[in-house]
Amino acid sequence: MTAVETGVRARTRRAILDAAIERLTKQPNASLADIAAAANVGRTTVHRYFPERADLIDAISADALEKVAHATSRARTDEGTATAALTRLCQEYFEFGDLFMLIFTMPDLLTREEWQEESEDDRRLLRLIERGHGEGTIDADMPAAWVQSLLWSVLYTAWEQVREARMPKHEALTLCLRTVAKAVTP
Amino acid sequence: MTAVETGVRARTRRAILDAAIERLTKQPNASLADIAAAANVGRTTVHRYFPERADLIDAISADALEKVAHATSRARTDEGTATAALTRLCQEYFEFGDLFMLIFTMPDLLTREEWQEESEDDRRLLRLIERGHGEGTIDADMPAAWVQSLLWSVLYTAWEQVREARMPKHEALTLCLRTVAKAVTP
DNA sequence: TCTCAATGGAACATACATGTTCCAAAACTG
DNA sequence: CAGTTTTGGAACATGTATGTTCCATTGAGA
Repeated sequence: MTAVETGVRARTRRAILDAAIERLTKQPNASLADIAAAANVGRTTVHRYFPERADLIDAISADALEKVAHATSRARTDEGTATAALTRLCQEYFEFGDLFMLIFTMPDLLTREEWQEESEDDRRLLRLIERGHGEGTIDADMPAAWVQSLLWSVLYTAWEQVREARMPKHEALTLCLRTVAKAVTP
Repeated sequence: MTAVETGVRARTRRAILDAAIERLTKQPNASLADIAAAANVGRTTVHRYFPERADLIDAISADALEKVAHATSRARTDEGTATAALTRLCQEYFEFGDLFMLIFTMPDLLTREEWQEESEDDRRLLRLIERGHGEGTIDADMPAAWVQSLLWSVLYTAWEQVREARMPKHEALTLCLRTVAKAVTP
């Protein structure tokens, strides 16, 4: 009875989680059997780690939130000019890729409480944008909430281009940064 | 035996279709029973018009494609400057609202053949953007496919703001137009 | 008003995802 | 190597969406 699983169990857990993310990204309605197969694991084992489907979704959700939090930290949103910080944030978030598409395409994930309510990361981003409003580096006619929403949309666009149009990642990132920068510049 | 249904049948068909759009927008996994209830119609009747679920989805898809086609026509994409035409297109597409969110959030719709392949509307938009590249009114560093994708993303953002953040439609449209314009301007 | 198309509801069959239990085989650990 | 943990698979129960059939009722139109 350990607080955090180690060794084999931790690895299996991780494998199921990754397979679920990968599989659900391509097929939002994938069954647990599909996911088990993708993880090279028996369906029974999946149930052993995640008693019901909701538990698995919970885990994915938590995993995603955690990654977002780390990325936000790394972006050092309070340093430098607002636009520079915004660029850093874009770059960090861009690294997510698959996980990202999943968050947006999975039914009943964005509508969950933990995604609906304003997170610390949201607040940091909003603060950053408002800082830009003050500095005069971000178009004051664009409400913070709009810029926030836009940022995620453009990121989504970038990843879509990578996935569907086979655009090289670096090109997608460049376009993403350029687009956001132009849109928010006063 | 008429080629096109008229009177009662046409109205019932339309009612089911509209209810399906409305219901599925809020709950992508809504059952046929839900939809029937929303349309004030028996579940049997739904099956009479759309033998199986896939047929209903087909109809929604066709309906959406038709609306997009009409809107694209109204925007007169070949007249005026490219940016002006792009603005008109934005305005026309913006009118869709619900249908719109549905297209993006419904599993197995965007992955369908008729949505994957390049439509006449897509070609018109791409032509418009390239025309802008030539005119020098649209940033040549932004590939047409990117601008196209971006347009839809920003529209989505706008509608999301209306739905989730209760932003007035006119404000959302204004921000949408402004954002697209700034992003594509050289 | 009369007729026939259109509808609603009940009953039924079916398919499929989910969740549970049990046991033998495999893999890890000391 | 022995003992424990972890796993895979089969079998089963359950719930729910789907699709079908049948029949009585409603309602529109001639």
